[in-house]
Order: sequence, then structure tokens, then C-alpha cells
Amino acid sequence: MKLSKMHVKTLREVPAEAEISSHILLLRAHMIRKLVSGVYGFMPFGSRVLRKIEAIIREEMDAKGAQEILMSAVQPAELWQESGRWQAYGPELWRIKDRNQRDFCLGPTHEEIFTDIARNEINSHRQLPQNLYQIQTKYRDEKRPRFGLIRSREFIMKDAYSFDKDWEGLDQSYRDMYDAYARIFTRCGLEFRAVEADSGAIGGSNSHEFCALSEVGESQIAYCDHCDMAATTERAACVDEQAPAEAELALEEVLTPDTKSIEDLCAFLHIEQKKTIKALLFEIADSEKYKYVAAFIRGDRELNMIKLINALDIPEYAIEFADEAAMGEKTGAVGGFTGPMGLHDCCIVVDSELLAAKNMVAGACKTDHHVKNVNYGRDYKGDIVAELKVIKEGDPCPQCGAPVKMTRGIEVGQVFKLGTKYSEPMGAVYKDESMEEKPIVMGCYGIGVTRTMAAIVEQHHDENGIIWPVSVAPYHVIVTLVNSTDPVQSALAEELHDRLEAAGLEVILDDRDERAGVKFKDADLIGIPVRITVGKKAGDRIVEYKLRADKASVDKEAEQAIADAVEFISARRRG
RNA sequence: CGGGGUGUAGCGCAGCUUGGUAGCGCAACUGGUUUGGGACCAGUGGGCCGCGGGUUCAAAUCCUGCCACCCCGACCA
Repeated sequence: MKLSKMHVKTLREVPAEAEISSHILLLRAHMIRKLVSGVYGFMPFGSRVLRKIEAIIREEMDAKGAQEILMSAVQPAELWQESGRWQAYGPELWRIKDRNQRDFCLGPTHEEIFTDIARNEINSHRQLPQNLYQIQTKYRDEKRPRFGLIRSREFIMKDAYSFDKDWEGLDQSYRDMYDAYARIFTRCGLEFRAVEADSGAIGGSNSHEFCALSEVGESQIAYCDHCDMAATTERAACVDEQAPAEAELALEEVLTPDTKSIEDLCAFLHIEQKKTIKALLFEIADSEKYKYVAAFIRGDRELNMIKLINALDIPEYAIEFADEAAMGEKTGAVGGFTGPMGLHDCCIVVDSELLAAKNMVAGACKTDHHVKNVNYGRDYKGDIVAELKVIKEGDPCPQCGAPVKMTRGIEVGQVFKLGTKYSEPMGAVYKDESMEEKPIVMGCYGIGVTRTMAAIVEQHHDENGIIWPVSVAPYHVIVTLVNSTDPVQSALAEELHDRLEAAGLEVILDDRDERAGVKFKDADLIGIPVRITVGKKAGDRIVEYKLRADKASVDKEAEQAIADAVEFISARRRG
């Protein structure tokens, strides 16, 4: 392919809207272009990269016996009403109406559709197991699209759904997908970790996120160098610190003016944050039992909202920070001075770490007052006791006790065990060997294809541009013709190009009538892993070979073909 | 959803304070000279100054409403 004939327009300047490397470089290299916020198109180079990533996904999915299908992006509201998610999904669900005012949505994911397929078309145990997947455009009307392809409103996703007779079958399907994902991301050249994750709104009992390690990632990961523990901070268990044994002292109310924060309180009383109890107040929407919740954790800890939500067994959207004044009237809470004693008509949730913590300082539920020597059991009790903390760097690993490390990652894939969460309410059942009807046991497995593309760029670039791993590069080799007006050089370059193509490589020839510097800059930016320069130096004609990508990622055959071609051209020159 | 910021040529920006009918760099087009790391000279084209309303003889500029885009936050006891 000749670059002079291609529709490629690189940008010299950084578009104002882009902040992170992948967004900047993909725009500058003209791989993508924005239409509106969070909606991007893919230009020739970008489109080729996408197709490469998709091809890897197809190969690995097919190798596990999954079958590709293609469903519509438009989905009728009825299916979503049936699963209850028409309500529950919230404003992110991109809703549309047809000319008759009938409700539809643009699919953000396809559990309903695939469950519908299963209930209509799978009747017998003889048809199980199955794994169906598609690579298709998804829509999520994100409240805040950002970082280009990392969080967009329209994106390409591979979604797969497994259907099994029982949980043992699902375990196998899940393992297969887990293995396939590890192979896919490895082949894409990503440094990643599979981390335990909270299963969140999609539901189910078991889940892993595949995170490409990156500082710009939105997932925070806790991991351990001494064992295989890796989990999102939402999910990671945080080990309770063993409090030293102490005799329980008598309660003592103290005047602590203007000490609304833990810092102020500790400075005022000259104590450690570890010796304090922090209160966090919440209001629950549509709760039958308690409208208000007070959560208590040690003063130096941070509350993990996901753990609190799980402990309360409520949906994520139902909880909000409480209006202190309103809550105070009903429960006796006092902003900045709330403690576990003196509260009424609210659910008290206590972090498990506080059970053994002796002689703590807590709010007195009285303005400008705290109470010293507060002890669990003697002075207060929780309606719920649960582990509620966010793990932080250096905390002991929940598996082996070594200090945990923290990193950030871009979630490029996730695997879920759904179980019967959708099959049961939607009536997707099969008849087993004994003619009995049973719900199909499901799993779902997603890969953000466009996000994977961005993650690869985040991990593979330098100050000059993208450096694609060979496996996903838009072309393998770029032949840079230094002076396209020199007929000898041109002929050499064209011959080299043809020879490399004949050897099965994807080759691009930069034959544009531009100065060498422009061509080098563009080649750096676009990131084709192998660059061959045909030009003239010190009076002699030369052919130079430069590898930008990681050498290990260039397969041996390709490398040999390039070496042969370069050698052939060089020999011709000498002869 | 809350806070902040920005909308002027394809891209990056100035002009706005103090109203007088739009400019710079890059890109594009034509001609010439150049050709191993974003060349040079000469010339050319391209603008509902985000949209609507208002003030004024006159609005990119002042007032007002809306829209779009970007960033930050959503952990406070």
C-alpha cells in the first residue's frame, strides 16, 4: 500500500480535548476521530488495528468452542422490563422511541437478548453446554465520557454468554473463558492482571476483571508479590488489626470544641487516629426497615462503600450521604460529633475491627463533646457487624500477610458467573435426563475491544508516538523513501515493498512527496513496528532497518523475510 | 449530579478589559527552490466569532437565556 494514496492526515499539534497518551496519539496519528463527546470513528489505520484485535479474540474464542453470532444493537424495552433492568439500569441506558412511541434502547450489554435466545431455542440437556458470542457496538450514555476510547458512549465489545446444565458446567465454562482471556491479552501485548472483582449490578457470585496495568486506569488494584492475591480495592478483604489487650476504663465525656474532623480531634486530645471511631451517616431510599444508617470505622480507616452496600444488601443507587440536620432530628446524630452511643431509629453498622478495640474516643452525639474509653459490647452494639474498610498500600495481604501493593489498571475484560440470575426470572429452562425442568446456568464474559486498543497504546508508546506490538499493528513494515523524486531510490523502495508483500508481510510504502523529516515523524507517530529506510547517505545509496517494537514480539519468520529482502536489495546495489 | 473552565478558519490560539465590522502559527491550494528528522520564497482560498434574545447609530467584544465541549469531584464527621 502506498501512503500517498491513503486517507491519512496526521496532526502536528495536540488537540485541546485530549489529556492522556492514548487519546492524544490515536487522534494525532489519525487512527480515530471524534464525532461528538464519547463517540468516535475509526480511520484506516485505526480500523486495521481494531480488526487485528478482533481477529485475535475470534481465534481464541473459537478455540474454546464458542460460536460467533451477531445480534442487533436495538433492543425492545419489553425484555428489559421483564428482567427489571429497564428501571434499575438508570440513565446510562440509552433509550429511544420509534415513530409509534414504542420504547427501545440501544444495548449496553446483551444478557436479556441472549437469555431470550436460550429460552426459545434451548430446550434439552442435549443442547448444553453452549457458548455464544458477538463482537458488536454497544451504547452506554455515560454521565462523564472521558479519555477518548477509555470511557466512551459508543464502543465495540465482545460479549459472550455460556449456558450450562449446572454449576459444575459453569465452572468449566468460566475457566475456559478465563484462559482464553489470558491468551487474548497476552497476544495483544498487554501487561495485565486478572483480579477478583465485585460482581456489582450484573450480579452473580464470582467475577474477575482483567486489568491492563496503567497509571491512567480507573480501577484501583491491590496485589501481593508473595502470593497470587490480586483484587480491586472495592473487593479486597482488609485484615483487622489486632488491638493490644487493655483493661476497659470508665467512660468519660470530654469537652472538645470545634473538633469536627478526626485530625482536629486527635490534635486537641493528643491521641492517635487509631484510637478514634469515625462515623459516616447515610440515608437509604425506599427502605422498609431503616431510613438512616450510621457506619462506624476506626478513625484512620477509609470506608468501603461497596462493602457497606453489600452488608446492607441494598442496590447501589439507593444510598446517599445523609442530610445531617434532618437525620439528627430523627436519630440523635450530631454532625461532627456522632458516636455509636445515643443513636436511635437508625441502623448501626460496625466495622469488625472495632470489636476488639479498647478505650476508643467517639463522638458523644452532643455538640463539642466526645466520649473517651468507649468499648464494643459494654457501651454499644452494632445491628450489623461487617468488614467495611478500604485496603491500602502496605496493609497485610488477606491471603499471606505480606504488605500489599497498589497499582491502577484499565479494565479491558471481565468474566462473571451469572448462575440463574437471568434464566430464572426470564424462564430459560431445559429438560434434564429425567424430564425435569431446570434453569439454565449462565455465565457472561466481556472484552472492551476499543478500550483494549487504547490500553495497548497506553502501554506501548514513547515521546514520539505509538509503538504497536506486531500482533496488532496496522501494518508490519513501513518503507520510508527518503527522496521520492530520485528515480533510483524510488525503484529500490518499490522493489523492497513488493518483495516484502510477496513474503506475506503487510507493508506500507511512504512515497509521498515530503521531506524526510516529515516522513520519519509520521512513521514514529503511527507506530508501525518495523521501519526500513531507503535513501542516500555520504554519497552512497543505503537501506536501513530499524525495529521500534519489542524485538521479542516480531516473529522469527517475519524477521527472516525482512532480513532476506534487505539483503537482496543491498546485494543488488553492490552488484 | 455538584464545582471550575472553554467555545473565533481543518488543528492550535490571539483579539473581548476600553464596542467601530476579524487576525497569527500550522494545515490546504498555485508556482519556484529544496530533499536523512516536522524546509524556504512568492502568491491564493477558507469565518452564521457556538445558538437565540436584548442594549446600541454600531456587538466577537456589554447584558441575558440556552446549547456544546473539557477538567475536577462525588470519602465529610
